[in-house]
Amino acid sequence: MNAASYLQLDRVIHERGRLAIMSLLAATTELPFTGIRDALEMTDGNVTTHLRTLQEAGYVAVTKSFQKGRPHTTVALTVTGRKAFQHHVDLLAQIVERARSGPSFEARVMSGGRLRPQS
Amino acid sequence: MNAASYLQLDRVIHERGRLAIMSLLAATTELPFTGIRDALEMTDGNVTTHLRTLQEAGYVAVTKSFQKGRPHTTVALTVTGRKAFQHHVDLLAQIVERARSGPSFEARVMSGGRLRPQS
DNA sequence: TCCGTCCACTTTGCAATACAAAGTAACTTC
DNA sequence: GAAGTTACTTTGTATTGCAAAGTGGACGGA
Repeated sequence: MNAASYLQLDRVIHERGRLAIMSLLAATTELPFTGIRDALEMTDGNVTTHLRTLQEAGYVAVTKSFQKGRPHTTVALTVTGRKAFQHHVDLLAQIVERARSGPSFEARVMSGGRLRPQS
Repeated sequence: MNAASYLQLDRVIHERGRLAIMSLLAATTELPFTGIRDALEMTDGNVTTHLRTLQEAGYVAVTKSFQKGRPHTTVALTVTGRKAFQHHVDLLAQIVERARSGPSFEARVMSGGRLRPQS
């Protein structure tokens, strides 16, 4: 429960756009490329690059096919992705809680001297 | 309660490092530069630049002085900053909630067609 | 009193990346 | 068969997160 637990925040997930995508995917099972783009009002290019980043991290599975001669891409969370997102959400929940509890123990701990662990 | 409400996420606050700083400040009243650096295990330069960004956004007030011949910098949230952070936290709370509720209405709404508002 | 070191920052340089405009490719409509 | 639409991907740019190096004042030893 260190204040520096923020370091655990996964940058791949934390970025605005990707947080939104992960959030959306977590609430469903699978979404088409266009569904993501339209729901989040993102540009096509933006969706593509974020999906690539998420895919490279192993957080989403991207399935490409042709339907009626058109490319059709669907995206789903992987098990890893769902776990990572869950963990991220837990960290955010901690931040939310601490922020809502207002000035607390940290005020007493922090105002004093150095706390740097064991550099 | 749109899925695209993620667009409201303030980039100045959302960035990992600054979210941590804001979070820390929200829990106290005022902190020294070194307190932030040590609590979050950040490099000096990192703290400086994030503080500048937050200051330029009007979210924190930075006070510089000399104490015992050493520079001494303290940081506190402004009223604007506290409000903005609160709003941000509320948005995060929404994401957390939705993520925890699992597959829900969005699954039904989204899997179908286009929803792009009125482009 | 000069030298080196420490502390508390700030400046600078680089590598990463978010974003949209432009490009591609297959189909459909006029 | 030309023009438009859909579903993406590639490319260029401008931003920015980050740490290494720099600054300046205080202090301790020789």
